[in-house]
Amino acid sequence: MASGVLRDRRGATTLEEVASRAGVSRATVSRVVNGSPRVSPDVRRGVESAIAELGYVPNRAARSLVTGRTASIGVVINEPTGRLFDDPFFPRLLRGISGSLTERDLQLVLLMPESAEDAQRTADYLIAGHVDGAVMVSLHDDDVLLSRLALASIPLVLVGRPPQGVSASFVDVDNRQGARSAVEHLIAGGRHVIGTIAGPSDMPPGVDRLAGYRDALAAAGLISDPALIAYGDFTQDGGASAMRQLLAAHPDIDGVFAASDLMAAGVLSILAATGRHVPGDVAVVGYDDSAVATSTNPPLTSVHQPIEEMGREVARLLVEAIDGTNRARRRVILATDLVKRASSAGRRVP
Amino acid sequence: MASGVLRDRRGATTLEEVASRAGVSRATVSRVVNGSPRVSPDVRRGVESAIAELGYVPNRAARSLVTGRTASIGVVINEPTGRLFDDPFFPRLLRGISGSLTERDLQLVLLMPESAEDAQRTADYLIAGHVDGAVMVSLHDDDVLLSRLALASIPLVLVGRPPQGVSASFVDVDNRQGARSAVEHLIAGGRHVIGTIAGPSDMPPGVDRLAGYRDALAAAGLISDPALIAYGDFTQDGGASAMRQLLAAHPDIDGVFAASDLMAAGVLSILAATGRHVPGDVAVVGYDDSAVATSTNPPLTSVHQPIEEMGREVARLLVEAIDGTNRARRRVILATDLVKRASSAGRRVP
DNA sequence: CCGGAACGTGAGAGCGCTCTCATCACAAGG
DNA sequence: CCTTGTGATGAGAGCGCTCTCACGTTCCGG
Repeated sequence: MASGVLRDRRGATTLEEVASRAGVSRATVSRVVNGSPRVSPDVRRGVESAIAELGYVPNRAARSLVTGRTASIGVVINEPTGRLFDDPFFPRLLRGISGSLTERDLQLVLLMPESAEDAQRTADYLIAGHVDGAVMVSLHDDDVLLSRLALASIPLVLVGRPPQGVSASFVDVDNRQGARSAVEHLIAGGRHVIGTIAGPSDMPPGVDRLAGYRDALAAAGLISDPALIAYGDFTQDGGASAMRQLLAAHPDIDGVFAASDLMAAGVLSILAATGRHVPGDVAVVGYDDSAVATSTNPPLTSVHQPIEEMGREVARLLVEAIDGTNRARRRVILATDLVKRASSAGRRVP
Repeated sequence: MASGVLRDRRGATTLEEVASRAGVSRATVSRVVNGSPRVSPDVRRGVESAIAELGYVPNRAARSLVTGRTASIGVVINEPTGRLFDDPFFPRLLRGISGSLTERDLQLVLLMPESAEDAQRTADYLIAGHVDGAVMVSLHDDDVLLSRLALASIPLVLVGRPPQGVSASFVDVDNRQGARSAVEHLIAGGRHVIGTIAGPSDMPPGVDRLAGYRDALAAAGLISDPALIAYGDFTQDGGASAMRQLLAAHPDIDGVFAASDLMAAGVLSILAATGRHVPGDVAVVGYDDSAVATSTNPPLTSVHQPIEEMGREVARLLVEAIDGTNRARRRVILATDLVKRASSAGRRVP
């Protein structure tokens, strides 16, 4: 009877075997594997070659059982809408996190709860101690999962500023300054009637980017007319309908800052439909510097965020929290860059 | 002295405690937890309430140690270039996989090797049995990791048709038929001089989409002129320079099928720059139905792929392989849809 | 009324590892 | 020469779980 069901790490080498091969005890092999200094050089060499010959790889489960550590961290993406899937934010972030964790031989367990029920299970899983720490991509105010995790004592680092009263370490991009620089750029280009398509006000990036817009206007001594602010949901359609509102209230608008490239693409479509020239009549700046920014006509000036770096940073903070190197709450804000393209060139370009 | 380093699942409840609370043995609790039928209903109820009261969650490491199973599967994304990061393929795929695994209470361990060295470590990790199976997003011909895994006896399912001689279960999208339908659509729109911007010929999707282009031409009895085929690297710039080649050889071109939306965006930019109207003079069709497709001017007709479904399917096959339900090599091909937009409307639209 | 199947339950071994503690060899100090 | 210290090594317990096996009970057919 052939082995019906595949189970077990079929005959994987154990510490015991390495030990007997090297003529030492399990304990000594363990010390070598874990880099303890309390091993004489020649014994160490002997053990190392036994390990190499046998192709020994430690069993993580066994190790985890005794140490109480899992050598893995959870990354929670709790985003029911399609928002995150329309720009490369998410893969880049994961790449940054992954790179940083690999160096420390930690596993990345990805959790993407889809329903409220999923979210509960995810929280249970994390709190049960199946990972040594967690990264949460936090976007909404009403994140139940986030509040549960923040209460539990599991090491936790957020991507993005946490909403309201949640206190946790986080890494964020300087949304406010990024938005501000975008609007300052419009002002420097000679625009006077500058509107914005803001993101949802229950999402910190939405709030922060709007604040940056206001900062820039205030600093330039321009009035901030509420009719120059419309809200979108970060999608192209949302951007388009918000732009229609702005035009209805302010046909004389000559500059628009959209809180995402997708919304900026919607803005462009409406401007084209109403016969306005970009950047001649209206200058447009987006946010994210995504693939969309280069594929529109004209290409979008946009705010670039160091997403991979954010991932690396978040992993670093989490590792520190797990190791107990640093038990304080940490806040890291990364700077953005404005990438200038044709959509915001000076007035009336040929 | 306060606990300096956080370790251990601090005081997590164990089977033993549940057992004594319920007045039964560890074995019985284990049976209840694992849904064995060999437990009388009243004992089961008692145990279940003890579990609930104590908030018991099984320790995966301990379980894994004895069963030899890890209840986790590895997902390998081995893509050094930025290709995957410019469209939402990757997050959607992960979502599909994740959803399917969650139902079966399996963990998703994400592996994104960046260097050749990383790839070796990843292979070691997978082969060492730290996961019960693996999904590989396979794109290139020269994938060393893939060949190593295919040799090892670890359950493996690929996303995308494997290159050359590799034999493994896989789930793919019908690239060939998708491309064919795109080109047939151009033909039906009255186009006669139809070119294509193909993907790299060391990537199965590149090869398959080109084949689909040829199929459609052949079926329509159109000649297939090699000068109507140019190659890009799936990026916008690549698409643009390939389009320049096509125009140089065939100024009379009136239809283009690009193997990615990004390349199609490059095509549009060149057509605009050379004063050609889309779709009036040249109709364009892309591939991927990404966010880019709706943000170009005009919006791109594009081939839509059921990516999440692909993820779900790949997870299903892997679980079957792990459970031994099905030991045969499996091949699943999913159908695509052509999403029609303005870039390929009939000739000379007003 | 008895033998034995069928079922429910418990005892106990052991998965592979780490870690504490005991042991041993050797060196240095009195 | 004996004590004490120091550093290298081994013995053994035990992490929390599953699983085999044995045992006791019930229930059936003969």
